[in-house]
Amino acid sequence: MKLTGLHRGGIYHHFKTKDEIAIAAFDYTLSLILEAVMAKVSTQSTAIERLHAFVDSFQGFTTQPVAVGGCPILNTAVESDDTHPRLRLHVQGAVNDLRALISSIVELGIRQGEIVASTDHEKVSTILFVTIEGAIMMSKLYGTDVYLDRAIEHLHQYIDGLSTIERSPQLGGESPSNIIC
Amino acid sequence: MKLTGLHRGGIYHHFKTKDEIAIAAFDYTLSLILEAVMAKVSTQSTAIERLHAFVDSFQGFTTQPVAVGGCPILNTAVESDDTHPRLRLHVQGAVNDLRALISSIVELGIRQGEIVASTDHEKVSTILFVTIEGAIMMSKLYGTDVYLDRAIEHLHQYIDGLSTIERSPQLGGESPSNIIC
Amino acid sequence: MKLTGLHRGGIYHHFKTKDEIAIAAFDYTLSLILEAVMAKVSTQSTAIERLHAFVDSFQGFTTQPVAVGGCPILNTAVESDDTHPRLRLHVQGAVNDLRALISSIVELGIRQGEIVASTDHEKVSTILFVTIEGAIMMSKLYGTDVYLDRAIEHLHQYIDGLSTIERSPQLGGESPSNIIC
Amino acid sequence: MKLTGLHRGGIYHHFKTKDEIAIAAFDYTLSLILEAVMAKVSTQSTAIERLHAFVDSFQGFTTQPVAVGGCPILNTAVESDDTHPRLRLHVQGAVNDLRALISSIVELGIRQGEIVASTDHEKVSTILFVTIEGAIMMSKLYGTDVYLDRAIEHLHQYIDGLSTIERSPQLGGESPSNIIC
DNA sequence: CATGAATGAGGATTCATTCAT
DNA sequence: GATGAATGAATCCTCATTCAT
Repeated sequence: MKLTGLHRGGIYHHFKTKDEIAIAAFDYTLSLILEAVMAKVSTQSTAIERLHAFVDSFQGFTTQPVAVGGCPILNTAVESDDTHPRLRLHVQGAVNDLRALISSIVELGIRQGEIVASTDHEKVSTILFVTIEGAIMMSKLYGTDVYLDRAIEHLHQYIDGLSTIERSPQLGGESPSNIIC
Repeated sequence: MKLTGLHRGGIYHHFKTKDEIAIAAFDYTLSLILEAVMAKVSTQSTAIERLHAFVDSFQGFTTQPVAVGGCPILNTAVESDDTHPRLRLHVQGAVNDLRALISSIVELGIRQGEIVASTDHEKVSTILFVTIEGAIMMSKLYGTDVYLDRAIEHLHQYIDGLSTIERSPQLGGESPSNIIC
Repeated sequence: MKLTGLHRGGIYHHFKTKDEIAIAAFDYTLSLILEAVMAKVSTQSTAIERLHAFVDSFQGFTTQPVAVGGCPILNTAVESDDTHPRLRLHVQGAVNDLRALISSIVELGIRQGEIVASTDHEKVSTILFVTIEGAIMMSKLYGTDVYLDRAIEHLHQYIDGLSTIERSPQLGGESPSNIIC
Repeated sequence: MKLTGLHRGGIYHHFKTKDEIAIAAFDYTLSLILEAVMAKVSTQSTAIERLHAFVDSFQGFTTQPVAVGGCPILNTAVESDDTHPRLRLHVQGAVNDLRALISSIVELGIRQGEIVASTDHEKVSTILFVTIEGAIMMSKLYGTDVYLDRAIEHLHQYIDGLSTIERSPQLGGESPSNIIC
């Protein structure tokens, strides 16, 4: 009501039920995030760089969020119990989309010889996604980006580990050897 | 009401407000999980084995849960907005406890020469925790343990990477070299 | 709900809390009484006559009440404990208004030489007000106007006693001498 | 519960319903006040002095109450609606008792030639009672004894006006002539 | 007699939704 | 299409009372 300027009744001209509003709100908020992610990713050309960009697009998510209220996927996945099956389907669709994006980058990387051929794109997309989501949860819980930052840093190292080219550590102090943990 | 057999009023004999009930429910459910985690961890003696056990204690979490309804930390962290500060404090306390457990194992490992000395226990505990939580969210969303299993597998490799002793890769396809990311 | 024909929820569309309803009900009921009092008082021109009219406006208050439920000032003063400070303020305001009305009449009477100059308007307004209120309480308790009538009669004599002009007794048997206070 | 030290259930061993408790509480609180009034009145021997003592026994009622919570008669008369007929009867009985006390003093005074023979004891008892009650209400509303003090002062003059012995006015401004009714 | 847990009706309020204007 | 009043079920909580211990 605040955002639209409409009153109770007016909103019900555009949505049948509150669930429809929830779904539309989810879709809209998600689109903002996807847009931000795509924008960041598309600035890069190589697969590895794109994966780094993907992960980086969540930097500052807690303190300077693209969308207010945190990650809609996380929130809605947790809150939408079995009484909201349609909403749940939308969340699953959103996760599918995000993971498909990662997978396509990984597959591109493999095709281009950037990423080691045996890499399982399903696994990579799972690891990237769940680590970021868990970290968003934790950072929001404490009201600080430090946990998200740590997770992002970790994922950068993980991504570098996927590369066929050995990389020297960049973000100093992290790993003492070329053995990245 | 279903579980206790009590009626509305009877429950309010034991708890002042619904928030108190929520807090007690959180504490109780958490205790079940902590218990299961501690039981699993204490079967092992070395730090590395304990970290593996910690991670393994979440296996099957989605389909054969220790506590119904999923991870109370995840659920409550997401659902307890700023209108439930006490509940939020309990969640933060729970996360602190879990991470302290991991940190203490890492520090033990470092002292015993099992874990490379430069390892940052703060980071390790963050990575283990957020990866598991994110994976629980995802597995619950799809109603399958596969994502949690993948995350656990990834964490096993991550933990092995912390070890001073080189390990030969077991769960093939994961990492192309002996350099575990 | 009976009077408005509205249901529970409908009433809460117009008032935030039950306290707001109580305040509005108080203000409304009071306005009915003030109106009746003012109407009666304004039919008279001299101060003494106006004071008589003021007192008379409460005649029949118990059996043919201007407002159902008795005197809102009395009821609310007694019932509004310290948990309803706003309501209490409204009651105090109402008493202030009623007493200010009496005081202004007394002061007018003094200025016009109708009322003896040494009269303390504060005291007169207190006596008129508390005697009527106490009598309303008593009459309501017994379900009869006789006590209120007695009090009103007493106040008429009291008012006559304020006058600079000596009055011959009208309402026989009341006072032993011809000098009525 | 606080005062008895008993718990919910224990109290119900002594009283059948909450209404019984209310009645017992009313009777008890009233007895405290009656006791105080009787004690004060019985210090005096003449009827006029006893009436003065009666009125004086309410001095400081608001700020140093004999019984916490104000006058039980006033409170209960206002609060006990038609759904508490027994309680109402007790209140009526209490008023009867208090007025009978006043009436008996007035009748004694008439018999002894202290009080003018034509005095209506019914009226005197009504005026004394309602003025004090109204004043208690008002003083409690504002949290100050000044209104009760004013009313008591007024009643002293009223009582003096009942006397066969002429008294010189003391607290000036009250009555225009020296004959107070 | 006392306890305190339990009951279930009721009370205040909110919330999703409808509908006349 | 928009409004905002109205609905009535639901939610959180209290209260008078009961009862097994």
